Amino acid sequence: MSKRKAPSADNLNQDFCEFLIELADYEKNVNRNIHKHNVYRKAANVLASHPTRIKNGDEARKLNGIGAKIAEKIDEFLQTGKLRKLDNIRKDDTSQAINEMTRVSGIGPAKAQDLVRSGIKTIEDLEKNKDKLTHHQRIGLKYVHDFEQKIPRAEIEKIEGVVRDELGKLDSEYLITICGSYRRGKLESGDIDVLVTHPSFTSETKDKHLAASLLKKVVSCLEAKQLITDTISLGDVKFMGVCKVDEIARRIDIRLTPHDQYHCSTLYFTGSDMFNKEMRTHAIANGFTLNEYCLRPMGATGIAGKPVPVSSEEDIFDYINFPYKAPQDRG
DNA sequence: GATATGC
DNA sequence: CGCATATCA
Repeated sequence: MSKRKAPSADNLNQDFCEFLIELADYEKNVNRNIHKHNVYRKAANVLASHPTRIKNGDEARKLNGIGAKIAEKIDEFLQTGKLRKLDNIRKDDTSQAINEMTRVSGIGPAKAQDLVRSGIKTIEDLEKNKDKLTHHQRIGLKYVHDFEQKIPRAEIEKIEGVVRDELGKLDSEYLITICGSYRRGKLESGDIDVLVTHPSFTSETKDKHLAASLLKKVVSCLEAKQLITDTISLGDVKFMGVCKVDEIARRIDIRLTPHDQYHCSTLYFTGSDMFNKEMRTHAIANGFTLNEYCLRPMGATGIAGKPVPVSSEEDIFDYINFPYKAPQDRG
């Protein structure tokens, strides 16, 4: 029964991995050097899955993806318990400022660098320079502190109740599932991921205004009920925004998916990521290809066939001959 | 049309 | 990780 290896629980080289990941993030966010970022990530990965404790740099060098420079760092870390390069990065003003800016939703490495270069280095600086921010970034700034709080399960249950009641009154044919870690039974979540479908909207639907109007109706309804307080973005099939039932503002996403793709979508957006990977691998092994839209048989030619009809998540498991797992067991 | 961001 | 959306060129 206990067959899977827990990736980090038995990682004998955890401490190396931690500093390599910190260096990787630094290269990506501060130096905007995606290549160095990838090099450090690769090194961290190979160490994480190495079955024995690395004793010195030379031993590490033998591993795929670790060269002279990283080997040196491993030696320094083994001998002194730290890395001078990392200490310097940690106390470097620019890199601290860039990390501070990226706390705001909508500010990524590129924008953060821009801001810091023009002398904007703190959240308070941002308040005085709202004119330099996009709509998304202004919302992110308004709620930086709120968005850093985890959402208790009971609060999502309350939100789910409101969504079901109000959308039910609006049109009883809407189907609603709150996915993510909430659906997996977690006691707290980072945000709220709502999936919605309606029988009148399928992957065959030609009229693209139909989807858009179905989603917009949902959003205006929840705005009218004062559940949704802000909109970050609203397209034909995806809404990103803010909702509030208690004191704290919460990030909420609502996506509208075609009726015939609903179960593949709930499966995908429920995760976990690891579980999704496992499931896809299993699908391939059984001659299928699985994504967030559909499950298709793989022809001998290596080209995917027509999506198979799916009327529940269980169907997907059945097709690929994978024992069913309830959402709580998909960790 | 390209780029940034989030998921 | 590829896709949806916003923003700017």
